[in-house]
Amino acid sequence: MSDKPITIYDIAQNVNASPATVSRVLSNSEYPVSAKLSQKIKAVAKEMGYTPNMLGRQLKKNNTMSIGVIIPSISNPFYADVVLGIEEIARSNGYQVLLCNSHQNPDLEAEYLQTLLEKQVKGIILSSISRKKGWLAGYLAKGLNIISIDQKIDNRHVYQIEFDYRKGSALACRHLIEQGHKKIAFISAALDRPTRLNLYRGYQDALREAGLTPLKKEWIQLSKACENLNYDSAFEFNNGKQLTRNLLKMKDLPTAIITCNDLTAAGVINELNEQGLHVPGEVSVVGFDNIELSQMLTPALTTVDLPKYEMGRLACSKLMALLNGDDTNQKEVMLQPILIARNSVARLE
Amino acid sequence: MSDKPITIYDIAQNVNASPATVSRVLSNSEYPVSAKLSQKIKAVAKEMGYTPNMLGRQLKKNNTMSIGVIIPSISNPFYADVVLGIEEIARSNGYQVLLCNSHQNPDLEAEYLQTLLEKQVKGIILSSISRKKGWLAGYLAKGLNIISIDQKIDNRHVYQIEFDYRKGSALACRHLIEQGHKKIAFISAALDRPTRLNLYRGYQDALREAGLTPLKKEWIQLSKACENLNYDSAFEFNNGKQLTRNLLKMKDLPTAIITCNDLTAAGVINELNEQGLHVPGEVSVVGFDNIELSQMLTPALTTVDLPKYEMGRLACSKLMALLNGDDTNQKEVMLQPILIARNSVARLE
DNA sequence: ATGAAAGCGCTAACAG
DNA sequence: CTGTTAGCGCTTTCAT
Repeated sequence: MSDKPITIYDIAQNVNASPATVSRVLSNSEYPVSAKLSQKIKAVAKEMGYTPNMLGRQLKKNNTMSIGVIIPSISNPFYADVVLGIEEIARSNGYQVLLCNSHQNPDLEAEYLQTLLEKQVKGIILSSISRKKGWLAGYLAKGLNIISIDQKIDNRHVYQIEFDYRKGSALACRHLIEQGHKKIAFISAALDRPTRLNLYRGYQDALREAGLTPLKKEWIQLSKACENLNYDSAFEFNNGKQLTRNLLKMKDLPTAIITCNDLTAAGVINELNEQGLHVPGEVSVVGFDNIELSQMLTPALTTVDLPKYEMGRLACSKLMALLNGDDTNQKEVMLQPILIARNSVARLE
Repeated sequence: MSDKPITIYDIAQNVNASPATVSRVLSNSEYPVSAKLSQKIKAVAKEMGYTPNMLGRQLKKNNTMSIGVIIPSISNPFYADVVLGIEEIARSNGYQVLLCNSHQNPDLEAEYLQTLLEKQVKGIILSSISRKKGWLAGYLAKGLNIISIDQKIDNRHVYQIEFDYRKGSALACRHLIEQGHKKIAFISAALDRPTRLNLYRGYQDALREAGLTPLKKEWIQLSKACENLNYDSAFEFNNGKQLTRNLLKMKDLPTAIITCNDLTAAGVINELNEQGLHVPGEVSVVGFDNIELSQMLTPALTTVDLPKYEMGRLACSKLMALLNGDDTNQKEVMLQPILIARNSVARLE
């Protein structure tokens, strides 16, 4: 703030060397520089409190060593996990991560993408909530390196890391069936995304397998599509509560409930308790995602684990591979869920 | 990737104008440019798929319009809230936020600070976990704009936004006393930070006020100082469980427990339940922080709310003020906690 | 209203 | 081993 920032020219002058030499020393170049000079330059740089200006370097080298990540919400522990995985890999490759929250807003998402590109990131990892088709086409044509996670993007040039939601919810539903349940409700946010639709499909798959279909229509409770822009955990939670309230108006109640995520399951359990219904004694509940919350609930939540951290690691590894030019041609990887049986499901006789 | 990126020179050539004019149009400069030319330049820019290179602009203008934020962990919902507040203010002022997780690691913290400065951020918002005194002195001397949040930094030149932890835990403890409790335990992570120490002091304050001090030593359960570097919510949760287990070995049990945060309280309640103790029937529990989890627990957690979002907003507003030169001389602001009474505390007769 | 040219801080040929 | 120099993409005097 006070005075002009120090540059390599200042240092060069101070040690009677050329800026080139100073640059070579301070940027850890391979280029040979005599030991004494090197020492001296380093010493003086430290003494003068030199801080390199990366803008200069990056502009010159045309390489920012950074990648962008756009996710709907960092408040969602699900994404927090994914981001941790991304950062680990990025860091170990010397890359920096620029993180953006789209807040479930497609316009913000697009704006952030643009901003990141202007900042010259080398690639993007994106969990897109945009429903607009083909909005990425222009960028892709220009050679943008992009990895899509969780939410599928319908463009066959995009690398995708997905979870097998369909298999996951089938797993959950089958577990319930094995425990003797036949009346299984489905509580979820609106099926306005492929991931959620697949959740529904998996549920139906398991039901069909067991000859339990069709089920009462009222046992499928979905919230309205309008996604809250001030999205937070409480939103999902309250959703679970509200839909449970609706469900409990039926005369014929289910013995078990499948939910679209753990946060919703938490709401379901909470409402059930408030209405005097014991979990799992009277109603069993299974969650989805296996976020840390699920172990903290009472009863501990039976849920489906998604390898979130692994997704982050994979996405970033893939991106690193792309940037290094070792492009394998596998465009899609599908991560498998596993069932985590805890205490929110009762065995029915 | 494919071809060379497009610059204003390419556009200039294409429309038969000078780069200067193109720059003026595309950077929304005040400078007058004829309407037709302006139109044409914009059209061609879009057509050619031009993406401005901010490195060039920022280097020239010596202004990145970005600030850095360093927090211990984005997985902690507490900080997620703070960050949301920061981002809101930053965005509305046209600033970008560069977010870094120090993972409770002082070395990483220092490294990120350096990286951010090399990226030419205009200021830093920091929740420091470093115990080293004076490590910021050098930066401050060079005029670094820095706001410290939550954790206090012992340098009177640093702007600080804090919570009144001491008053907060006194609030919690007094609430318990008002409900008739006299045997009140304290379960917390190690008191190795001023914030946690203040928590303890507030607890003692309230006890003393009520003539309840000194209390049995065994009712104060603290975990070891070694902070897990793979810090996550489960760590706090398990801490709560472990310390509760220790506490329950006593013959004379407390009727209420105060905790250092909601995550720990969740662990306490969970362990209590597992040991067959009803909350709040047999033991009352109060949390701290009021993260969203606290409403989701059964029973809903009585806790102390900290205005986290507000802290983020304030910190960023302060930084913006500094950057604009409207430096008020108020260096410290202390945010006040409030008690949120829910269902985890019973009235004792 | 438009353009020529210098230069932000740094690196990388190229020359010595 | 060291230095000179051009220029990354952009903005901004200063001319015209």
